[in-house]
Amino acid sequence: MNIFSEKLREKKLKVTPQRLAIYSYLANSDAHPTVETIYNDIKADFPSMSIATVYKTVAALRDAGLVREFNISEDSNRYDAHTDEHAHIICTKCHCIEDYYGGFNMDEDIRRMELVSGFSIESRDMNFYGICEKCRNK
Amino acid sequence: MNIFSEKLREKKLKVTPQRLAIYSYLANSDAHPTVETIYNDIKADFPSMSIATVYKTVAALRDAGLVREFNISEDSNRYDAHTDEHAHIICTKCHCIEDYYGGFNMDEDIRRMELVSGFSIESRDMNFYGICEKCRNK
DNA sequence: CATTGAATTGTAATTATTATTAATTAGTAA
DNA sequence: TTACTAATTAATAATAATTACAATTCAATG
Repeated sequence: MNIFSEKLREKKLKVTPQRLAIYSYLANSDAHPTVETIYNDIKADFPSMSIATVYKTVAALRDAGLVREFNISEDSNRYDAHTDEHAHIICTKCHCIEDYYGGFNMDEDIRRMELVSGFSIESRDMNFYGICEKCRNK
Repeated sequence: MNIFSEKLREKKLKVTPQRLAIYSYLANSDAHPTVETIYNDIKADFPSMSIATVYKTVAALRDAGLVREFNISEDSNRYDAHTDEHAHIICTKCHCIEDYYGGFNMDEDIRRMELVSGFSIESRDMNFYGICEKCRNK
């Protein structure tokens, strides 16, 4: 039995061909695609699929914690099936996005923030903007 | 002379009543409003204003560095005229957004990230998600 | 297997955003 | 001031993003 089917079932999500396609596509990508991109890339295999299904599916996967949704001040959200805590670095010239899995020493800071704000923090979304190596060498 | 006119002029943006209204509205708000909200709140004073003008204006202000644009995985972007570096804390229950101006001790971490990634980092966008005090006490 | 009900899908509608255009307005320099 | 130029505005149209809803499909149960 497929590992992705497994994970969907674990989360009580029905296993449908469309979901499997979208989830495995995301899991095998490190491009942080938008709904539009996912749809275009999968359409070949599922000509009948609607883009509405992609919207619904990524929302379901997000709610189940199987994908991360984030936004870098663009029109549309981006999706990422690599859910272990990591930051994104975005080049303001070529708009490429790089994952950064190195940690941050901010437990202390966050504890202070919880104290000051009264929130209990559960997750975070950190996007860094700058110039990538390629663009700098031009 | 109005401080907001001043700032617009500094950035070579023509000072129009609409711009002044939108910019000062944002500067006096800590609600991180969307275009829709800005439009609705200002309409009373400018009944003839088009929502397209609000879109154009916030984009101009954003390009000039006078407002920050950000998105917390919603349909529409949010805007904030408080441009000094600060994080946002978002309640996943009531969806309220709080500003946090306390700093983070992450210079060291960022330097390492620059080294590892090859990027030169210029700015960042940090959103923390959790439960606010009010929601927790329910 | 066949039945059933809830979850999921695709079509169609809605909402958000951008482009276009003609008219108006701000800023500059005579 | 006045006249000029380029930027900005409002209205409208066009496009893009997202959601609602009726039809269909999945999987649980007998």
